[in-house]
Amino acid sequence: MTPSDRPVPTIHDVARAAGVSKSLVSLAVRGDAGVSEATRSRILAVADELGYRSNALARGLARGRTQLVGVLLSGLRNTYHAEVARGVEEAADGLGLDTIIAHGAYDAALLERRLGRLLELGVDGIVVVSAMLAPEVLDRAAARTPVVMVGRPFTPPERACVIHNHDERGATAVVEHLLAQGHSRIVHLATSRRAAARARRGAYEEAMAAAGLAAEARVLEADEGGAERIVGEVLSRAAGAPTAVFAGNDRAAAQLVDTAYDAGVAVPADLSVAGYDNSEIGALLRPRLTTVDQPRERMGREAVRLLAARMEARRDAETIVVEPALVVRDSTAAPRA
Amino acid sequence: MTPSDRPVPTIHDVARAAGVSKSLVSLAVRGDAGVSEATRSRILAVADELGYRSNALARGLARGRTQLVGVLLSGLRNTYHAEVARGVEEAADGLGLDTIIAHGAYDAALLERRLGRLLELGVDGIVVVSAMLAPEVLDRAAARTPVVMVGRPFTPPERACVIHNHDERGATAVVEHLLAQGHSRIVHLATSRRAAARARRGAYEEAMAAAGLAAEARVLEADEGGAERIVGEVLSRAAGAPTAVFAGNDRAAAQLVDTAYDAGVAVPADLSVAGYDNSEIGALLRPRLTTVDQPRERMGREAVRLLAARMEARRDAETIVVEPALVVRDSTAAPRA
DNA sequence: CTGAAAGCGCTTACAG
DNA sequence: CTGAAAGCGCTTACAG
Repeated sequence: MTPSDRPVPTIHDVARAAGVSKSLVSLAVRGDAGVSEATRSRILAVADELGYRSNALARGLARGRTQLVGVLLSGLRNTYHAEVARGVEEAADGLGLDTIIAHGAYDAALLERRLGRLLELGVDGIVVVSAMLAPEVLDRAAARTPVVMVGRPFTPPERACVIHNHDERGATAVVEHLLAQGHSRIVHLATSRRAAARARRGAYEEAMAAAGLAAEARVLEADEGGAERIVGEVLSRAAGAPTAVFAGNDRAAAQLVDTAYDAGVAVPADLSVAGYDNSEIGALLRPRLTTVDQPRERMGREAVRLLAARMEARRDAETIVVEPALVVRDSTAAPRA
Repeated sequence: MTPSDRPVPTIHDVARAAGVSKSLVSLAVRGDAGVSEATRSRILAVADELGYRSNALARGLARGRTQLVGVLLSGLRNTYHAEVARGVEEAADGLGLDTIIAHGAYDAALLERRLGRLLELGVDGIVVVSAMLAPEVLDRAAARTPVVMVGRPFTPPERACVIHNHDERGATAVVEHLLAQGHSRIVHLATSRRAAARARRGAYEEAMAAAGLAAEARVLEADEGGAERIVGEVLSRAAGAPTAVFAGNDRAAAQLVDTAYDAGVAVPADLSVAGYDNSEIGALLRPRLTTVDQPRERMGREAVRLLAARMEARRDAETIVVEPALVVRDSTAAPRA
């Protein structure tokens, strides 16, 4: 027993009230062509009056399709995920698909459970905005419904599609920007062991080597006190102290800026700092953060495009790599003479 | 035709493979008591081997309940909403309920449409974390399934429950904190016409009046250049220039801090700034923002408690008001002598 | 243009 | 402890 006033009206109630058959109501509410204009509007009027709403469960069960796409996010805290989700929703909307969102609160096991729930709900496709799920897990899901992952996997799944930005090019752009400003002692603040982080780090090392600065290519781990060490070196005014830092993401960059602030190290006067991801905090930070923008909404839209193609026909998994863009702001400047 | 390898197995396939009836499979997978241990484990083994997963659509349709609670957020950008959602999810999990999330991208019309979708999906209850929906809209939804709104409504709905923090007490705490620090020229930076903003503003005016500072109670609108005016006055060093600002939320406070930074006004030395909401940016900002914390996860959990009570039995709508807590950080200090 | 019938995958009394 | 049957609310050929 639901605690509602009156039982929820069904297609049956509408049919009886309108004096027609159930099938006709079904056709009318879905706007099928084979219903005369007069009958349709009469039926719709009755449906409206009764407060009839199509039951998505029954509809989905009968049709074998739900018109639902699931969006699975690592977690809800990151606005990066939110913007990809927006892209998905807009594109889905354009195709008459509805979107439901789930997330794993940054816990892989929970994430996998949520994925299972989306499958049980019979979504017509899933966009996984996360790099936390193993390729096997994605592939297993992809055996039941089209799946596209937005993010950079270590080993690409075989059946799920993948969309990610070109981390190497983004990282290279940052390093070249710093080099052009006259920096040579540029440190990389590494953020994780994930594939995207690794790609950025690798590109940093290559770009440094290409500039003949191989000996200077230094990598510190953000989670091992990297920020404190950098600030300490700057304060010590030692010969080899860094003048610039390329952090693997904006969060690490922000932490570094904070550490510098608390220690009295001026950014960018004493130390230039660049991040990656163009997240919201980068624009709120003072100085505003130089960073790399990933076309998030576009990635979401592309994901739906791939999904739609696979919903119609069986196709091979695809990988799409989109171009990032350097965003130069106030946290990077020429080093002191 | 879905593009999957093999058709998704149903209860029927499991029954045939295990040599039992469909009903027995149904009972076994749900862990019903009336199935012998031997049969159950045999059935489960077969189900597992076939990769059987219960179809949530069929289950929901047959049972009349989906075990699903919907969480409807104004939008995804705000981590405030995300944390309330976490509270909802944890509490729901404890009751064996699954959670699906939807949002309106800060657009009231879209939000209402999403609400309709959740209803169509047959969710067993809805937590609306938004103040963007009219009470009639909430009540209409509440006629079909339990609804609780987390946020402060202008006029309370009649059938939907409400949970919000005590804005008056939070705002009063901020003003009293500033007064205690020695400020008397405290300006309020108003953020919107919403009920919560109004309550905070009203409490500010009362607290100022109570301190005999009625003549000083000044309110500027954030969206009408309020921040610029305040900073301008501070710069002018005019007699009545404010020494402290209570902003209606952290976002407005952050903008004010930025405006001050860009104009060379030091916070808190030249101007103390306090916000409301204890959002993530408040802790990232330098100086760290003095603000008011709402117990977000708790609000989410309370919402589920109310929902659960209403799922079991028809009950009157309730309003729960939770206590906020002042968080003193670095953006407020005694005014210059 | 309209109606009767079967079926989507599950659950739930009801017999045995 | 187990099976046959009806039903949840819709859609979809199939006849007329």
